[in-house]
Amino acid sequence: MAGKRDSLVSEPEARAPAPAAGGVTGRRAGRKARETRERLIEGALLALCEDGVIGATTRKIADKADVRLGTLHYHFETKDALLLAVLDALGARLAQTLRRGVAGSRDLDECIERALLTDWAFAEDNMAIQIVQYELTLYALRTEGAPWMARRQYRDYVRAHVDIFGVHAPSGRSAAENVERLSQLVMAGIDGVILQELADPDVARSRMAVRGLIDSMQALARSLGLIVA
Amino acid sequence: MAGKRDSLVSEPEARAPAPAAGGVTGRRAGRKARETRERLIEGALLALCEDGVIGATTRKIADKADVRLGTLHYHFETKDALLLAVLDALGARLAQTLRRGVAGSRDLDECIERALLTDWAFAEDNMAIQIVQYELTLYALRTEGAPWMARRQYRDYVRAHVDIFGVHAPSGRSAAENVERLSQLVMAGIDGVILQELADPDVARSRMAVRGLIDSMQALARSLGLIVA
DNA sequence: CACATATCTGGTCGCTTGACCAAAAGTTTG
DNA sequence: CAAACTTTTGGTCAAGCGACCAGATATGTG
Repeated sequence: MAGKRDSLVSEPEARAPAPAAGGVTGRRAGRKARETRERLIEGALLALCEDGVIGATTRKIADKADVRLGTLHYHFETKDALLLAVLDALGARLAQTLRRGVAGSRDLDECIERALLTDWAFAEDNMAIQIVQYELTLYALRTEGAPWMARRQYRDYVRAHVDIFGVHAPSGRSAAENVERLSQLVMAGIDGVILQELADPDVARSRMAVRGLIDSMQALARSLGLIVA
Repeated sequence: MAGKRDSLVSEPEARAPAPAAGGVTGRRAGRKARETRERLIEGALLALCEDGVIGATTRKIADKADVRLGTLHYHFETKDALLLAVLDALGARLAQTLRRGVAGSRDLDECIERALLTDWAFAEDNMAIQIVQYELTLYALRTEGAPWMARRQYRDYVRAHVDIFGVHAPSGRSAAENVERLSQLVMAGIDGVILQELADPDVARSRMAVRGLIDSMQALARSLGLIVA
């Protein structure tokens, strides 16, 4: 099962704390190298926000990171690897924000509300990054050996929702499945609203949409038997 | 208000049937020219499906359209203009499919169901095109003078839903507004599900999601007072 | 049929791109 | 401090890109 998986990037935090290859060309990674690597990722994100996947050339990225072009290729064997590393970083950032936003919810109703509001607030505050996120996801789907990253990205994010919803849901197999369905629809809804806001910006409308989404999802949770009160 | 709007492409079917510039360089368009133009758009779509926005070079497109490279630039002053023309064609195709799919619905319940099923069926049958659609939308957002195309694309599609839902909804101002909100959420939901299917393909799961979406949207229509029965 | 115009061709141009490398500079270790 | 390494530098390269154009060809009109 764990057969040949020669992708462009390695998974972010492998279980082993050993100096498992972090993505660097193959040499051992030192302190400074790690810093430069992070700076390159940050620079890439900057360039991506400004010019999109198409316009973000290696030179622009190196420039934003204040690094010579050659250095970029020392840390990332290929441009693909760098861009996909950015996607990874974005995913981690997002999931973390979500977990913080829902901390302390009392019941599933509140949890659903907070999750959607958090998702949306993050998006509204980082619209430029949202575009990049979608661009990179599509980019991963197009890149040989990378589609699994898009998949993992999505699954991680669904799992984040499942985890936080699960706390307030009844136990049992069918309940767990319903939490999964709920999470999927929550994510689909929020993604759709973000897409709308990108294509036709109107914050007031989008906020209303999120409100409607919250109501719908709470109603769904009820009809799925996840909320009994 | 209708001030300077110097975009890359002209709107598809202007009101006047006059030989208003159709996008061709500036010369008058004849029968054969129109054919070649269409063939180029089709070729571009083909190339886009295969290689994405990034990989679809003018040469590949010309090749798919069985046309010399120079011809491409005779019909489209710039590559941007051609790609945006493809986006336009896709939008038209989609809206048309939707209208057909819901024809003959008896009430809003059925109409919502049919609309979502039609939306989804089209997407499921044309996943490659769906990616292209998203790629091009993001591309338009990035292209100077083109973001209005993404906006129009979205608005046209919302309007298509509003039109078909409106037939079965009560009249009155507030009902109309609620139909608009319903349409927005329907679109957001379907877009989100499609995005999920792209990132992590699982047709069975997506179909279930669409099912859940239908239920939720029907419930929403009810709570908005759009369905009285 | 001849003329004017619309359409197409094939070749070329200048430029950007991602990748590469030999050598310099910096850092760690014994 | 010196040897062994990691990291960075700056310059180079071939490939591929979008755009362009002068001239050949098809098309329709009087």
